[in-house]
Formats: sequence, structure tokens, C-alpha cells
Amino acid sequence: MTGDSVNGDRAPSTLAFLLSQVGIHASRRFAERIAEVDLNPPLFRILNLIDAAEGQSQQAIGAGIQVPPSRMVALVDELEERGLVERRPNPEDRRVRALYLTRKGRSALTRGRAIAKAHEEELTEGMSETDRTRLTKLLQKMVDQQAIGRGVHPGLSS
Amino acid sequence: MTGDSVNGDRAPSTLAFLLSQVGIHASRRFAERIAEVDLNPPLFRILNLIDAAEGQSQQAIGAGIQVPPSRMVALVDELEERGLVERRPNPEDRRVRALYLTRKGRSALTRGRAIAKAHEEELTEGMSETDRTRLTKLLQKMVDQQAIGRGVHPGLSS
DNA sequence: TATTGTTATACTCTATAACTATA
DNA sequence: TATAGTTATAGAGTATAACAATA
Repeated sequence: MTGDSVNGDRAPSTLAFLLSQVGIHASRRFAERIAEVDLNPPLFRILNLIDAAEGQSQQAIGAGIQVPPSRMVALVDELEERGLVERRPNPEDRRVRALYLTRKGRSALTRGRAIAKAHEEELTEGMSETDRTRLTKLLQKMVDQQAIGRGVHPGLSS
Repeated sequence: MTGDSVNGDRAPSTLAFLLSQVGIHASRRFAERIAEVDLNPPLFRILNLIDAAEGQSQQAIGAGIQVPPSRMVALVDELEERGLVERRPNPEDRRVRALYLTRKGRSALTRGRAIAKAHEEELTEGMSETDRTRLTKLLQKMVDQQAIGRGVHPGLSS
């Protein structure tokens, strides 16, 4: 590939190009790996959020990461069908469905986290500790400067 | 958003998360901006590639960035309908359609490049020149280490 | 037989709008 | 009237497979 004459590697890549190139690669690769535990990135992300705030409503969870209500339904449906999440009635407001992880859900989350860690290591393979820290800081600064929102992943929102 | 209790910002982000977060943001933002000249990222990319290798066949262009033949048809169809690209017969092989930019295509490309430059500036706003260079080098190293392929954008391939 | 370009088709992801049951 | 959840539906983007013309 690198030796082809018809590709885009003649000009040095811009930061914008590199960022989107590496970012999409990282997302794709993570999607591949998290599939090993029969999850996909959105599902894994929701599992994490429920774990961090058990008993919250579907829409409260969704609002935090800019996921519309209708999508939350589909996502939670799938998690519930697989027995990873439970929808419990909220006695104070019968419209609300409070979300809880099942034991199976908790175990899936643990396995997912191990994969996330392995993915992180794969992605930073061959990088010195200094470079990792440096890169993290630069990207974090960008998230703040560009007002992306910490923890808000655009691939799971609008 | 940053003050919400139900979001993902409690734990410090991993490099994998940051990379995909910032990368997808950069892609989305670029898509928004390039729409100002009535293009989308794949179309702009193809325009660039044709400019760099005029007279090549559709499939030769597509192969360099891992785009399947059937998709090249749709992409070039659209560019041709808008009068940005011309398909010319190749007298040596009548199966082949050689691609050329029209004057209008060249002008669209110029305007697109100006937008790409503005996008680059927006994305690196508030960053020192040192940090830009540093970030570029780190990402470039990652592209090589992860065998992503210089100039090959995963968002325009498989 | 192999290759270029094409068509037909289908699948994934996602959002918008309308609906229901509660409040 | 407003809100939580739901359903119906449609659009964008993309890939695979089969096909026609030419090599």
C-alpha cells in the first residue's frame, strides 16, 4: 500500500487528517475487540453508565451522553433481552423505568473492561510512558478547547 | 454538560477513548464545513486523488484508498453529474474510464482546500506551534506503528 | 478466464415525529 | 399541558454478489 502511486501519501498529513484517521482506526479496532464479549461500543458504554449511576431513568442516562430517547429504548431493549440489565418500575413515578445491572451484566462489564484495557495497550504499543502522558495531555487540552465535553463521545450521540 | 452527574467524566479518559472522541469530532466538524461548498468528505477526497493522478481509472483510484469498485461508481457518478469530473474513454482499453477534473471541479477543489485549511486552524486553535508539531509527530508515529497506512483514511474504506 | 465498470440489493446505524400512559 | 417511554418510519452510508462488455 505504502508504495502505491495512487494514494494520498505524497503530501504530509495535516493534524486534522491524522486525528480523524487515528481516531476512527481506534474506534473500529475497539469495536472489533469488544465484539469478543458479544458487545458493541454503544452497549458497553451504556453498561458503564448504568454501573456508575444505578437506578437512574433511561432518559437521564441518555441525556448525559446526548443520546435521544428513542435510541435509548433500542439500546436498553437489547441489554435487557440479553439479561444484562433490568428495568424496574419507579414507585414514585410510574412513567419511569429505573435501570439496574444484573449479575450477568456486571460480569459482562468486567470482561469488557479487560478488553478495553488490552485495547489501550495495543494502541499505545511501542510508545514510551513519556509520550503517552504527553499525548493524553495534548488531546485532553483539545477536548476542552474545542468544547467537545469530557466523557461525551460523539460516536454515541448526534 | 460538564456538571452533570450522569455522564462519563468521573474517571480520567484513556488514550483510546480520547483518540476516538477527538478523531470523530474532527471528522464531523470537517463534514459540516466542507458542506459549505456542497461537498462531503469522500467526494472531496476523491477530487484530491483525481487531481493527483489524472487519467487514472476509477478502480485504480479506489484501490489506493481501499474503496470497492461499486462505491467508486456511485462517487464518480455524483461528481460527474455535478460537472466536477469527466469520464473519458481510454483508447487502449475500452473497459476503462479515465478520470479528469473539469474546470468547475478544479475550482471546487480549490475552495475545498481553503476550507480544509480553516478547519485545521480551528482544530488547533489555542495550541502552540511546539504542541502542534509534537502532536503531529506522535500521531504519525502511531499511524506507522499501528500499520494504518499513511494517507489511508478508514472512514473512506472498509 | 480475468478484469472494468455497473446494477441490484440488503444491512447497519441513527434520527425525527407521532403516539401512550402517566404526571 | 408536559414528560418518560415507545413505535413507526425514513435516511445516510456502505458492502456483497451477480452481470455485461472487453481483454
